[in-house]
Amino acid sequence: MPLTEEASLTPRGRRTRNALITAAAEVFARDGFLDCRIADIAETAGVAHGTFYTYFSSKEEIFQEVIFLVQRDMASHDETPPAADDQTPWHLVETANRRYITAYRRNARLMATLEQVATFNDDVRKLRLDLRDRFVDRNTHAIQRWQRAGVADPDIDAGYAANALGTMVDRFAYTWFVLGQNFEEERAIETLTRLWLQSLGVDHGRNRKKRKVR
Amino acid sequence: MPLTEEASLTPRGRRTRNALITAAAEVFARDGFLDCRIADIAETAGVAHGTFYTYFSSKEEIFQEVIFLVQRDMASHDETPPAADDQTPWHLVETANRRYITAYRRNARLMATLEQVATFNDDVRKLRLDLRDRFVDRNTHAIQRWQRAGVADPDIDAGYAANALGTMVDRFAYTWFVLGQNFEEERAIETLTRLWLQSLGVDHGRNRKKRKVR
Amino acid sequence: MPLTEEASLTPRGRRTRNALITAAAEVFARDGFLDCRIADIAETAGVAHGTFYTYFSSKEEIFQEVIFLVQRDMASHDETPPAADDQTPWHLVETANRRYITAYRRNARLMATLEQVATFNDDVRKLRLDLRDRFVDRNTHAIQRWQRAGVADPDIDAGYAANALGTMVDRFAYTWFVLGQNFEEERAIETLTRLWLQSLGVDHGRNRKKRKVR
Amino acid sequence: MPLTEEASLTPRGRRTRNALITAAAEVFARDGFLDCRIADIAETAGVAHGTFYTYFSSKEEIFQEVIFLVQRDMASHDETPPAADDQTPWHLVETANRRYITAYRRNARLMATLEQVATFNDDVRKLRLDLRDRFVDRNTHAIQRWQRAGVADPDIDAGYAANALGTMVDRFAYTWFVLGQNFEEERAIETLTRLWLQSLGVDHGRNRKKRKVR
DNA sequence: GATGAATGAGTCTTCATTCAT
DNA sequence: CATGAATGAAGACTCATTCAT
Repeated sequence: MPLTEEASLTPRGRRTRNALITAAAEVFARDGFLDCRIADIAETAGVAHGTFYTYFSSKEEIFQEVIFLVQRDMASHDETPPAADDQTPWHLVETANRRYITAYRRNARLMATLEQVATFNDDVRKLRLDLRDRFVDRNTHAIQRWQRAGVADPDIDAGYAANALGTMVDRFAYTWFVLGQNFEEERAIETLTRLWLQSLGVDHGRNRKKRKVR
Repeated sequence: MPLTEEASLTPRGRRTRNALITAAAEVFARDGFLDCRIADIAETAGVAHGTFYTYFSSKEEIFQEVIFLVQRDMASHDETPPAADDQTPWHLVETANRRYITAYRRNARLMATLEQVATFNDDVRKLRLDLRDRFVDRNTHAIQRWQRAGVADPDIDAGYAANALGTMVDRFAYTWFVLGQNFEEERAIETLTRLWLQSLGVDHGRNRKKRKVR
Repeated sequence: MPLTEEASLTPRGRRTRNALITAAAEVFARDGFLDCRIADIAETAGVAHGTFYTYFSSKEEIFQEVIFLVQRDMASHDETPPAADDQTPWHLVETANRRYITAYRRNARLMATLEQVATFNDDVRKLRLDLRDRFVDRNTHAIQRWQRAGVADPDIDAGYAANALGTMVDRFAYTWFVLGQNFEEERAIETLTRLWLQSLGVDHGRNRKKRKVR
Repeated sequence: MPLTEEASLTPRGRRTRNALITAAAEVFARDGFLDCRIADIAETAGVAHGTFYTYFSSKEEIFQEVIFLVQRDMASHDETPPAADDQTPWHLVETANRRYITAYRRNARLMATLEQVATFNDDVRKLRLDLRDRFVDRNTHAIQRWQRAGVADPDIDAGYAANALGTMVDRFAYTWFVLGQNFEEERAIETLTRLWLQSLGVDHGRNRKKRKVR
């Protein structure tokens, strides 16, 4: 629970608090969590070292605020529904993948830091899982819809598949933008989309030629 | 490069060095990398704290030795070829997945630590990528073989797919055994196998009923 | 370059910084550089041991500050010009020697420490050489003036002589006050002055009887 | 008192002991005293680390052995009397200076180490003073002889002068070969010789022209 | 004698956190 | 509220010295 809720602050306090969060985002992105010192954040924010503790009680706490911003950014770009005139599975999945990849690239340094902190801090690990769950749930429902519609393989456990496929895209982005593996964007998105749909048995009509299914 | 090569040691030295590695594995698994002090390792190994530095020059260095053991363990269980009388794609992929999942479960705590260290140590990050690459390469070749044999979708980029699908299984295991998401083993392995094969367009004959492919 | 410039400090900080320098001077004088621990300096200054690092990043750095004080002390007593009514070479050289000897005695323990550090630290060695050079340059110019005035032997290389004679006085003081060789002050100063002047062929009119110069 | 006198050793022991001293000389010259570890000496000598303590009980002790060799080298070159057919003061002093300078250059790195150790070790400081005293005594006697012969200024205290002038040559060499001040050999030796003799009022007949002595 | 592994005392250094102004 | 100096717990690391083989 934050020391000082944003709501209860004077305008000046609010300004300082925001400056600290902005500075923290910058420093966390640049140095990671472990190599970032409270002093660095305060200095970057242009406030005294001790001022930090007026608003946050630990590095972990301000980190959660930063991650909150990242989540919002990741989510915001995912909300606009895709154009109503193309609701084919391919278009839906491709759009989702493209958005996720784009958002990940934009937040890569902080996502890397998030993964770092999630390896040793339980609160952040939980945050990470919650973030995941939201994506997984939505995917689970989408898959179930497709299954009910007879479009997707009914033999597949929708929850397990949503977990696996969500993880696939997420970690593909991590490997790409954080670990530095080199991928070409269009090919990556197309492959991910293809795997998504085909793995669920969804016909997407993108194969160059029909292969015989024995 | 290790401070003291195993080869150049007297039996007594080798014993101590191994005791340190074993102790390190235990402590790293229990506490993670960050919360483990050199003193803990030495104490667990039953040697004086300075003795550590006779064999290793840093926590990172002994960690690489521990990871080497983990890798060997992970790899060893992956080498036995599956029974020759059942070389169907399903059997091959399912066996590989089951082995990976089993090995991951066995080494989960150290795999978690590996992921942790890979977030801030470049040597270990490289190690992690190398380990990945080996799996990915093998999968790439398998997929290409299937493509040439007309069994797998030729429109898919084998390398990208191997990356994505390898990542999927690996991260599924991480979510399961490290983050603590609850999965049921048979269902998990079956789902992963199914996703693997179907995503590549490989017919596996496991569907309860044939669906029409429009 | 100091960690924290004196100018950028609050009065309180300046006080603490000065207390540390004063304490360091005391401890360095008492124990030498090698046998002095950072903790000793902090304790003598009456501050916590971490406070040292607020102002200095190493023993070497605070040592340079201490030496700066010593240099200022050594130089300050050398600046007042000798009485205008006695500008004979003898008076000039004797005054300079007496002042140097007196200043050296006053700072003997720290000069000893300076010599100690100069044997292994390049920055301090450089400081030492710079300090030397200033004296040597001045002496070189004095000798050259005397040579132009026909008072000093023109066959002597003024620079080499200034080096040698400066070194002679400096090291004589070291032998006396640091190594503990026993000398009687008036006799020492007179002898050094006599050697200085006679070596340069300057007539000083102090010989009890004129000897024939063959 | 050495742990193991050379005399009481088996041939094998003597060999090992000498190897250690030779190695120590090499390492001390290269790294100085402070930066040299017992392990370095043992390794350079090609013996086990522990073997060192069979022969010496400390770094200081083996250092004294090394210095003993240096002293012998410095002294040995000083003993041959100069050619009997030129016993002029100039020749005598110049020969002595040249030999000292030459010997110093040859042993510069170890002389530097000697000065280093003399700043914190009392035994070695004493050694250093003893070494000095021998030179000073000889010079004192030479000066007194010249004074009795009416060749040198009788108003000068021979002991003080010997100290000062000995120091001058010694420290000039230190500045040259250890601190790295650049000097030209012939000019240096000539200047030192000239200063020596003129300071004592010894006529050497080397001036290009007689100056009027007022 | 030789070996080299084991020991642990001794210091340094960082930085989150507190608190007087 | 802001400041920034002060604190001290925590851990890393070195290396002279000992000692069992």
